[in-house]
Amino acid sequence: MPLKQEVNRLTDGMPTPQRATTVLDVARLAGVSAMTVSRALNQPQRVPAATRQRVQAAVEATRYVPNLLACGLRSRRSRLVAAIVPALGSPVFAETVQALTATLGAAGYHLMLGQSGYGPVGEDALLQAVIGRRPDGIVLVGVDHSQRARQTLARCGVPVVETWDLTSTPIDMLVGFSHADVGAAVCRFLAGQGRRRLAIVSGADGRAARRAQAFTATADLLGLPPPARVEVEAPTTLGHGRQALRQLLAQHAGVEGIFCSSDMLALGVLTEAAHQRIAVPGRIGVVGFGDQPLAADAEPALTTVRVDGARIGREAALRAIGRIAGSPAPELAALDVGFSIVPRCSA
Amino acid sequence: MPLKQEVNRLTDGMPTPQRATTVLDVARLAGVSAMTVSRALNQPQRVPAATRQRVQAAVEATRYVPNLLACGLRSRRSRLVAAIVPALGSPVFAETVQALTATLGAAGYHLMLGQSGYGPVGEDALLQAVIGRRPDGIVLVGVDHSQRARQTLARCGVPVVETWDLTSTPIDMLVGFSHADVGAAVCRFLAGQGRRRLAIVSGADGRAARRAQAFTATADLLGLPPPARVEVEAPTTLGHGRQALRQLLAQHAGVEGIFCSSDMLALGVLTEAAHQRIAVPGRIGVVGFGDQPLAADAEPALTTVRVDGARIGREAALRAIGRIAGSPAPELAALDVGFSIVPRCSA
DNA sequence: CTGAAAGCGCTAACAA
DNA sequence: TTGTTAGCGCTTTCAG
Repeated sequence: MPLKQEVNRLTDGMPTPQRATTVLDVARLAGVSAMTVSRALNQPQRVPAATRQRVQAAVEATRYVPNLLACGLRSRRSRLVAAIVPALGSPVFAETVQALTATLGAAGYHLMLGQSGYGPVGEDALLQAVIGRRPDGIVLVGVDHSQRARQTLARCGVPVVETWDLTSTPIDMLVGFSHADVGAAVCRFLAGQGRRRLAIVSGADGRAARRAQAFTATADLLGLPPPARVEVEAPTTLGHGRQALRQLLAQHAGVEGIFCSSDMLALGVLTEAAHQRIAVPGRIGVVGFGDQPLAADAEPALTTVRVDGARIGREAALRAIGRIAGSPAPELAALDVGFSIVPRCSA
Repeated sequence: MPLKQEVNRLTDGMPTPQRATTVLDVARLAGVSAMTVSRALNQPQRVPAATRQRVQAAVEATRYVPNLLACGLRSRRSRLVAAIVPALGSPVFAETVQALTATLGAAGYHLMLGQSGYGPVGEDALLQAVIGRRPDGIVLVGVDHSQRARQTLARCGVPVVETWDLTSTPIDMLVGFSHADVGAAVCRFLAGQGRRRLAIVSGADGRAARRAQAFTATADLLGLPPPARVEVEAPTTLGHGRQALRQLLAQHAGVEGIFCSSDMLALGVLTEAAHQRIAVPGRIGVVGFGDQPLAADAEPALTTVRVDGARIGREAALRAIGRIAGSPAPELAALDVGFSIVPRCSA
């Protein structure tokens, strides 16, 4: 019977071992207990260097990869933060996702990404799936969620950070900026250039709609005629921008200033304008949103709204981590990162 | 003592229950055992409708969300497939990620996304993290991995699908196309239009480099002068494209055809050409890569290389799922999805 | 068709 | 500093 202990020959370097290596295999090889292996890996400072090195060597030799499912189940900390984004491909959120990954990674957390699609339809199902994985924190883009989603989130006891928007009724924490202020500011910006006949081209997105609404309201306030409005599908493309300008010229020939809900849309407007030999910014001023890399290098260089997406990601991650670590810090729960209009050539 | 069982009042609807609801809570409420709840949720057909409905009602009432960490640990199936992509923001892979999500979702799997950054530097660490979560399958973009990564993957006993490229030595399964063939085809395409002085503008990416190499080799084969080559950083931007054309014109004024490693780069070349009043396709032909939405609507419309990214994602997902389900099907392990040159106006 | 027992791999809590 | 025991929440297995 005692010889049976010698059956384990997984460390020979053969492919596809029958059973994945566990702490016990490592412990055996290092001549310590499973608990010591666990400690050597998770709290290295609580283990003397000599022991730690023996464990490390055994980890290397066995190619041990801890089972984070088991870690998470037992410790009730999955070291996972989920982020739910409307569209993974959208360049608008790229910086935020990048910063989330980096900031969380530095703190030993992994990012779990989900795509909700615009609108709360897909979000509920996704949320269910996400919560099932027991993330330690959840970062959401946007503040428009179904009542059910809000309840689920509030009740599941996980820190939640809503981002890329502001609201007076956050679920928990908040890092964003006012889309209404953006709309108003861009309207004033265009009006300040003497442009009176304005228009909005925006994708099907609640935040873009909020910018558009404030834009329109501000135009009214300034005594300008009601801005024309063209809606396009999400995701917004260069083609949508071209088509939108065509439509605008057909129906509102005198348009003098256009606020687009994305830089790509704005690039489309610029492209169509060039094609039709319409002077930008001479006859029409164009403003984008997002300050993507393409904005600065467009022809003419695109005036646009800059939002510090990286900061949003960083601050959201820090808030999630902080709350996980136990700091309540309610006075820091909400943050307005603001925005700026980057004046270039197109308006 | 028996009264202690009545202490559980978590179902009152109060916020933030102290303890998350488990199968036992649901079982109690439905008047069945935990096992029956599990079966009602995972194998509904094996439970009579009446019981199933009682369980469903209890799930609703308690807002039960199964702990997938525990499910995965016990059943050894995490219902998770990991995908590792060089850049999450890159529109090139957007279709693939979309198709992966959809195909996996339809089969009851979730997609776990990771970003490796170009090059195998970040990939190894990421792989470790990913494997720790015990995915049921792993989808990789690219076939260039460190020796260590290849071993880890081969040994961990998880189905692996490499994508977006071909190789004679795949780790396991393969869905992609030949980048060398792309380079050769584009070279022949430009040469077929009588263009002899060619150039390549490409980002720092192994696959782009392979296309460039074959492009150059084919030019040699066709008796053309050696193509000029401009390298730019990843991710490729419109600005990089503009700058590349400037550089090209300064050093190789007679250039007649340019192959760009992305559509965005190509759009930059078109923009700079328009700015300098250089006729496209008259004096210079421009070919992109990726057939992004912007290609068709650029001015002039961009000739580019189309790859069916959605198909890659779908086929990769199906292969991963199939292997998980137990079908070895080695004859279907590799798939070449090919590519096509979409001739538009720019070349 | 249903339930009881056992245990997935790990770490919290306690003890030595 | 190290080890032992127990159990996280679920499902496999086997017995009714």
